Amino acid sequence: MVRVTITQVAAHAGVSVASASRALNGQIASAETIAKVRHAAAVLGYVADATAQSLQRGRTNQLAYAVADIGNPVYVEMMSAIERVVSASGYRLLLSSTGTTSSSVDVVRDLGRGYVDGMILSPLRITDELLTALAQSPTPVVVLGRLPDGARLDTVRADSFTAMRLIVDHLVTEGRRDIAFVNGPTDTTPGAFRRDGFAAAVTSHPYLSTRTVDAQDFTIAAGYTAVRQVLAGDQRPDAVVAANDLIAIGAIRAAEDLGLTIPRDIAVTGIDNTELAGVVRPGLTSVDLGAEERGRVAAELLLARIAEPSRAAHTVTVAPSLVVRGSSLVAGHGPKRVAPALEHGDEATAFGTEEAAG
Amino acid sequence: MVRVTITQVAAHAGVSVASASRALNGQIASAETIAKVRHAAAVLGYVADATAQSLQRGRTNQLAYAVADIGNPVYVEMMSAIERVVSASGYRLLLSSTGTTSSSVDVVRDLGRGYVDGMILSPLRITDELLTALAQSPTPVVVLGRLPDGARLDTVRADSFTAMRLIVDHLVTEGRRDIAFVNGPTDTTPGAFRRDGFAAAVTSHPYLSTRTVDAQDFTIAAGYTAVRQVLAGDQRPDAVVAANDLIAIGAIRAAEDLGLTIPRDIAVTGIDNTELAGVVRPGLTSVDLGAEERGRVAAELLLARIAEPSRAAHTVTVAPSLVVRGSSLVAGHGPKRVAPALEHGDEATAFGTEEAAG
DNA sequence: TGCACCGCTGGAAACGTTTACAGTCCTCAA
DNA sequence: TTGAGGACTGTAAACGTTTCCAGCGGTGCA
Repeated sequence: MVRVTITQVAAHAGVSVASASRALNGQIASAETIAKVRHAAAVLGYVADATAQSLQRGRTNQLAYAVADIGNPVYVEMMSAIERVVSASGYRLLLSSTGTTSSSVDVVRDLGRGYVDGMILSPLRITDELLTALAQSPTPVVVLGRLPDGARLDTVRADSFTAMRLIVDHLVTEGRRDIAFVNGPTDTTPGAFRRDGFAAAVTSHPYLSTRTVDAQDFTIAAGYTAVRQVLAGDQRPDAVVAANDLIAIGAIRAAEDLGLTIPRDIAVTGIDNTELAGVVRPGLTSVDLGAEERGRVAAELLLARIAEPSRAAHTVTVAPSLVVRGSSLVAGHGPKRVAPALEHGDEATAFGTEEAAG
Repeated sequence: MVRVTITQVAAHAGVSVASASRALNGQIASAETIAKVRHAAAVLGYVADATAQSLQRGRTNQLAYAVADIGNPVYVEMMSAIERVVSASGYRLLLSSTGTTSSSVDVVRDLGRGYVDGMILSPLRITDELLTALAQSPTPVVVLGRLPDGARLDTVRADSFTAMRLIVDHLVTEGRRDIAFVNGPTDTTPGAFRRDGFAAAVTSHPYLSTRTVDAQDFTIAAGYTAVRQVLAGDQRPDAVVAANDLIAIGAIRAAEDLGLTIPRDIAVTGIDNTELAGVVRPGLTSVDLGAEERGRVAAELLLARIAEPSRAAHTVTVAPSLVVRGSSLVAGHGPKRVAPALEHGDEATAFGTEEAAG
């Protein structure tokens, strides 16, 4: 199985390579030439070499999705959404892991090699170094996450503040008054914003008693450990707000192991609304941060920028929605989804819309 | 930010492009030339264009993983393992979805375009068309799944037969005598082999009463529906063997909704040992088919074939292991993992080893 | 002193495409 | 009849790199 080139096709068809190329690409050519070339290509089993085309055309038809920890269900969900959009537009999707061998800065710098026409990046931490690398990148990058205000980059962000307020308001409505917030590491972007979001959400309810503890990591095990510690204290909270679903599940386990019943003795909520939230019993109330939508929008932004490189940078904020399940209710109703616009009319701000910037 | 080429570097350094290329690639060159070229490259911010290198060198440094349904945790686990091996060897990983737009046959045919040096394929269905496409493929493909005996291809397979026997033997040991097998669609490769594996496993226990029902799909919802149907019958089984963890979780829900207690009234087991199995209550007894190991081995086989294209085709079978959790025990112990070699000494066959062929 | 060899260099070809450009033939209108 | 223009074609350049090959000067050895 040796490679058959367009030169051979042209020779077999008795035309020049230029004509062969034109015939195959639907450029201007006589019907006879097209027929001969098509036939020759079919006989020889010719398929154009992607690398040579890329070199000549100046684009690879490849896009990359770079993420620290593939395996995290949230990123998988985003990836699926991205893949759908990308492949529907005729691009191939490349997966760059930023965790193991290379940092996200390295990944961005490597874009200079031109193996890809654009990238979607989910950075765990946003450093100045990363920002300058992004600013200098010759290939377009869409960032999933929250950038400093100055950055002129296409961005898709979740709305941790609204997410936290949805949760806290819901718990208050359900009669909870003593809330423990179990966060992940606060030196990560999600950790920092969920911390601030929780603090902001709580200010509307001055009568609340609250406390915060940081789990070592966004995992079940870390959540379990942290919540054991919380529940070992003198005053037991009547609700645990976890920074993601995994920590929340750790919280459920910890509470169960101490003989507590959920939600009677203590409510538990998560964030991300992963598949796990629906599977665990009692069902885990969780805020859906719109991973699927964020992935899809990011891909669309990237395609738009590739089509028009000079367009203004866009920032899209995806609205969260609260999915209520048994873990936070006094009486166990079925699950229901609460969109912010429904329950919180004063929030008819720019969520879910694009804001163009500079 | 325009592209800076090696020609500019060479000019800036005052040498020929040939010398510049040699200096940058560690070929033979004088110390002075190397210094000048390195300096020029640094000043100009030169990075070699990946596409041009690919064209010239004849390899892309890219590998692909093709799978129907990314999002399925089993495939995600494999993908993570593949990614680790692949990126550690300096390759980029490309994700080809075979479900949405293109079939796996299309994906394999497309390999002729040479955008990738090799591929790992997880086909849902293995057709003759696919086999011929694989045989004709100019780029190496490693198949995750079970191929017909004649096929001279690198393959990594799970061992459904042993998996099923581990489960059935375990349930028998726990005193179960009436087993319902809830399979997925049998026109898929996993469905077909699990069906046959169950049938084989059951023959060792002639006193067993068994029945089989096929769920519409390998999902929680389909499992729920199928098990409702099973439990609606006259004689209730004392165990449900599900073809994967999702169906098993559907089974747990169905049993609970009918007021049954697991495992007292009915035992439930799954396959794949996904993260869900450890999260659900009671913990789901499940057979780990070694997704991580299969992914890793597949990647290694692929790299080995790329390094030595003429080597014999290898088939690796990865041994399953039973992970016992609460859903199948009469008294609830903690989880334990049972490897076949430990509990079943007569099974010291070729599992986990390579068999070279043709 | 001559010759072989070695380290190093630059010109040019090659990888497989696409496309700019110029040329040929044909048609049509003046 | 001639000129313009359109349809089509082939030659050759280009994309950015690596590598073959010939040639250069220098060194070691006879």
